[in-house]
Amino acid sequence: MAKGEHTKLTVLEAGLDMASQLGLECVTIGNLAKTTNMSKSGLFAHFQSKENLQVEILNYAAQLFSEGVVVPALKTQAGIPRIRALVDNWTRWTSELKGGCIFVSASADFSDRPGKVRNVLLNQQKEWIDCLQRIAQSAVKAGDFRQDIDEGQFAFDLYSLLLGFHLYYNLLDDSKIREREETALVRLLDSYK
Amino acid sequence: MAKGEHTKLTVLEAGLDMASQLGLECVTIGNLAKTTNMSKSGLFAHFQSKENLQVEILNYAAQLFSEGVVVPALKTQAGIPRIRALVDNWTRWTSELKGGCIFVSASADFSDRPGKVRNVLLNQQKEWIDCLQRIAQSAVKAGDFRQDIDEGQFAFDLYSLLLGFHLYYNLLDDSKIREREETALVRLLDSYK
DNA sequence: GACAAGAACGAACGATCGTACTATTTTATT
DNA sequence: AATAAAATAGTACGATCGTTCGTTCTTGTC
Repeated sequence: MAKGEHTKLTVLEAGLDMASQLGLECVTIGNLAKTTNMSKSGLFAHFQSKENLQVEILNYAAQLFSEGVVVPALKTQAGIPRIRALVDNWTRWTSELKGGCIFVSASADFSDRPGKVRNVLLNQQKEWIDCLQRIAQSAVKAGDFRQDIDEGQFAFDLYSLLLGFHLYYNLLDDSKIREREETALVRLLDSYK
Repeated sequence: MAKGEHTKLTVLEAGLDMASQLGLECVTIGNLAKTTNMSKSGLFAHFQSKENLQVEILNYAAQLFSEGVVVPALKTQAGIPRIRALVDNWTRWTSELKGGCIFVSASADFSDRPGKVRNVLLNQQKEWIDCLQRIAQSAVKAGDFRQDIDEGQFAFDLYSLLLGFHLYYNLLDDSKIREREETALVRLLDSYK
């Protein structure tokens, strides 16, 4: 009971690492078994297919993401402070994983690959964007944003900024990227005040 | 002489399609041979390794990108019209390829995978960002942007916007995405005037 | 300590991967 | 038409892919 769950978590942790670095499609059962010192078949038994493994990696990542990025942000004061906390948390999240945010790379990989994995990913991304929208609305309520903003537009603007950071940080490793992110964020926030 | 080059182009065209849809790492010599009605070995002879094939696909894509996005933009009037042309061309480019822009997905996939492919991709992305910076400078010269702008920041801002469009368009297929892009672009351009 | 359930293993499967070699066909040049 | 060169095909290789199956080891319960 407890044993199985424990090793499964170990596998998912290694799988998330591997997926962040190489992409979700390149997570191989053989490689994953090697890095976790398990047999292929022993590992495979925990999932019933590679597709399930991919889905479970995504769900595991979503759980970590929620705990590490979203929930702590929701605990800070509504409005701009909350938005800043979210951005900080997201930046830390994507910096800690080697290879960047799994959702970003998976979104690029699975946008045209129908199946369970794509469906899960799509729902996760929709939920994330919903989260951004709700946070914008709470900023309106808090008086930090003006009344007539388009929260869908805000979510797009902010997510775009994060995606830009992601590429600059992971591929180009631009030394000025943190200032760039800050500059863009200030301008973005100002335009919604 | 001419024959070989012709079939090579056919292969690269199919390879670009496949890479856009499935990711550069999932372009398989076997699959590519199947879709082009060639033998694996006959196809393989044109490239000398899979790595070279990936590099040549990237270079082929860069050529198309230059011809279809950059060059026509440079032919239009410097300043905001040129920037708008670039954005329009980029949007068309990324919409025409099934699965989105190969450079975006490859950037996510190869950011942590050292080798020839990553090096080529990195240089291409640097060149693209350089291009954005030069276009910003020409907008300064043309009087559309104020004198003291940070063109590196502008490149980051604009590329972020395009990346946001890319994700919304390909994964989420948001119906409002074109308006969102336009809204964000107007605000971006205004902030540099 | 017996026993059932759960967890992990070993071996093997057909398929496909990238790559190497050798033949055969097609093309261009004389 | 002959011939050299280029282009393509055929076959085979070791490795690895995802998956199945039967066996062994480990665990908790009575």
